[in-house]
Amino acid sequence: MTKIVEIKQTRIQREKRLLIQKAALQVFSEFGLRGATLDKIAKACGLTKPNILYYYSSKDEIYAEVLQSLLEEWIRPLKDISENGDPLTEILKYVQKKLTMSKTKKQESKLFATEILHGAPLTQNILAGSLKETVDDKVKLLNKWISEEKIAPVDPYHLIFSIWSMTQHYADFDVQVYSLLNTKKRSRIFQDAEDFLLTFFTRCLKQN
Amino acid sequence: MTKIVEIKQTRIQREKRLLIQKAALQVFSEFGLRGATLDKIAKACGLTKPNILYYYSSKDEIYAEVLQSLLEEWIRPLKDISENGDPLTEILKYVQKKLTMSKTKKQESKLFATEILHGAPLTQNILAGSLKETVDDKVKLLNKWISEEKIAPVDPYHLIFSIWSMTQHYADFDVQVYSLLNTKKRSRIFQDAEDFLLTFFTRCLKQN
DNA sequence: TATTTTTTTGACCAAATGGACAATTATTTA
DNA sequence: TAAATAATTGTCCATTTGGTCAAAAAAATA
Repeated sequence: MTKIVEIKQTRIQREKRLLIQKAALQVFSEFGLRGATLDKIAKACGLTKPNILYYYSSKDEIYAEVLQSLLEEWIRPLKDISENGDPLTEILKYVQKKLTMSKTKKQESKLFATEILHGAPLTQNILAGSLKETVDDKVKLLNKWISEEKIAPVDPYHLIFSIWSMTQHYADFDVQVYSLLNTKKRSRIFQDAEDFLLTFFTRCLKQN
Repeated sequence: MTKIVEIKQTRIQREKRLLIQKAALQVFSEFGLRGATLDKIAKACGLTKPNILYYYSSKDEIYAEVLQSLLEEWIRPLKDISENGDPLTEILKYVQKKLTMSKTKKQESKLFATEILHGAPLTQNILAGSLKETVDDKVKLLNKWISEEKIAPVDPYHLIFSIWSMTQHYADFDVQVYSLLNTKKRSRIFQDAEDFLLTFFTRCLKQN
């Protein structure tokens, strides 16, 4: 018989765990799983190393939890693409959301990127599971829109990849992007990027 | 007075250094600079750790050399975009080249990505130096083509970013891409990607 | 072939790091 | 407020890891 146990966290537990997660996100996204050390995380949140290990049993556990909570958030906007809205508008809205996330969730984006880049050791099953489900679902929708001639024909999988790659590029490769732009363009980079992306996808997908 | 010294490498030095570089590329691209260990590199090339350190004075030196030799190769195709060819054709050729590199130089792409992602500690000056020069040069060319109405108007910087991100995605995020495609689509992924990208950029850039 | 130079390796070291633990301190709760 | 529970920390340990070094082995050269 399985007993459902109500795990009650104290106020301090809730606070400190959050504190650690925040610091861990910072450190992991900058240095990767192996480059990050407990000492760095400890310093970043002002706790001692043993104190961190009082809340989490290992470094890997912290990593897993940070990644986990990020993944759900990462997939969500894709689900919001609605069958009911205007097709092109729905897609452009998704592009905008992803670009905004690159701006406001840069650390999360980098952490996710590093994880995938290095073989997604902890994420494989999620990729092949709930993410794949959602993607397959939206691919169907895109194919429907194409067959109804509401958007121009295009491989829907690769369309999704292109949205991901182009938007996430502004977070993951920010160092490169910033290095290549002069000061003036640097200050309006996300505005320019949005203009570019919306124009781009509109030209590509609009039925004429 | 500066004396120019002819540094002559022995046959063994040339062979072993190459061997080490190859193994290092493998290991660094999979684990990143910090995740890679000399032991892993040693194992990957069948040498002992002290033997590796006979050829390179430190792990960082190996990393720097691998990265260095990769960077030049990485920038080259961009330079090949020619003022003389047909604008759209030149751009599409560049897209194709970059996509091919994602297929044949996956490790290099991942290593580069990891480096930039983590702040490009060793690459900053190259990004802001020779890469920026080349990019600025091509931006001028793209602007010229736009003003001559040979391609549709678009922000040239972001156009370049979009080519980089979309093509490199197939190398850097291959794990994710493969997870999301079924077996059939997986086997023709680069063909599909090429079709998609060429269609995409054509629709976006063609003057009507 | 004898000698010199290059290459290889086993043994070792110091620093960094993940983590254990007992003792102490702070906070809840009865 | 006393007892119990939760939180914190100093100290310690084992492993990993980058790197050293002297001696042995191999290769090149005279």
